[in-house]
Amino acid sequence: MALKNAILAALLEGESSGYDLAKGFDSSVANFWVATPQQLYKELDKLEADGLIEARVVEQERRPNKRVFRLTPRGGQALATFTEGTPRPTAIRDELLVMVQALDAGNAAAVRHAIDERSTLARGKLHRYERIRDVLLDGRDEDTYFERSDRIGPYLTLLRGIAFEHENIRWCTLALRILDQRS
Amino acid sequence: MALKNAILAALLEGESSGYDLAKGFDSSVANFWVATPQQLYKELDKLEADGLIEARVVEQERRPNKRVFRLTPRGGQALATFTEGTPRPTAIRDELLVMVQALDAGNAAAVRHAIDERSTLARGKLHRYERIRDVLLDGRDEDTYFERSDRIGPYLTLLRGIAFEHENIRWCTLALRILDQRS
DNA sequence: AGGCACATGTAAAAGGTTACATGATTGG
DNA sequence: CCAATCATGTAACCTTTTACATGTGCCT
Repeated sequence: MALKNAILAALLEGESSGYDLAKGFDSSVANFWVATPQQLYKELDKLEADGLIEARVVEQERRPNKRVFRLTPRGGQALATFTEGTPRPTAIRDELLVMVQALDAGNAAAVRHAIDERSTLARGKLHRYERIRDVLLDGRDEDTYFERSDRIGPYLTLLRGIAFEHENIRWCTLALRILDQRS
Repeated sequence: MALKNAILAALLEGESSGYDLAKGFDSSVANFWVATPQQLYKELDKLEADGLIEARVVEQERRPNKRVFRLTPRGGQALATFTEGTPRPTAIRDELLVMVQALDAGNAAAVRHAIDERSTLARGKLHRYERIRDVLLDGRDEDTYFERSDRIGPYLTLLRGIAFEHENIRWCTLALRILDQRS
């Protein structure tokens, strides 16, 4: 019910194919929504059938053809209506934290390893987000950006993602230190 | 598949009923897992059938009877085995951030209001988490706690929750300021 | 009198994950 | 030559959400 809105919001950035979205949901939008290619292809078909997006087939040489989607006026309207609703509280589901909760009754070395890997992952994401930020800012500083740009939404969500990964890294570092002290 | 582990981990704190867990999943464990009462009752039945937890009926006067669950040795074993696996990357799904992403094409006043409500919610959660922290610390400082306690898992996950809500509040404050500057 | 807390469930519908399926091109 | 990238999908299964269902006691 809300993957729909995530896709419509992603298409505000411009038209893209299912494949592009699958990659996009892996980078900047992944901040606040995750989706597999299978989900996306299915939902795109549905949105097209409902007239909220429309497809254009791009024929390519040496590459499979692709269907490129863009918002229709009705799609834009649907998205605007969505912004007037009440968002449901966030559903967080993090298996790593379940493992940490069970740490004292489980395998501390294995959990330590999982935290270490999460830390690496977070560093990678942070790095990618910060590159996207540089592209958005395009040399301007943040205040200037906020005054001049007419697309502040994506920048604000990106900031949330950056802060999240920062906190992830801080927490992983602390947890690793504590675990090492105790072993 | 992993609500199971969240329940087992929650039962490490001691026995509790479905109703207790439903409340618990609303406070401290809600950090990293959300579940409705319906999910919990169903999963508890299944865990009992699988012999990972066992129930004890507590007869009450003036109150409906309740079934109180505790981990069995096999349940503890299952949890320990779980801590040795690889956690899947976190699935975040936040409708508020989808709204913010669509901000520039939607109703800015409505989104502003939604951010404001999220901010209030985050303050409430932070406050509750910090009370739980006080209970866990029981007057000791953090370093002492980490040295002395043999249950550091719940404290570490709680710290993650506190940091998360802190960041939420910071971000909401920033977003509100930017929105107000522009209107 | 009305609403909340206690206490537990069933059933249908929606949403998400995993496995399977295909096939060309590019880079190391 | 092998792996990754481009590009799209189907089908089965599992998980989650939502609506419905019931009944007592306590507090204001």
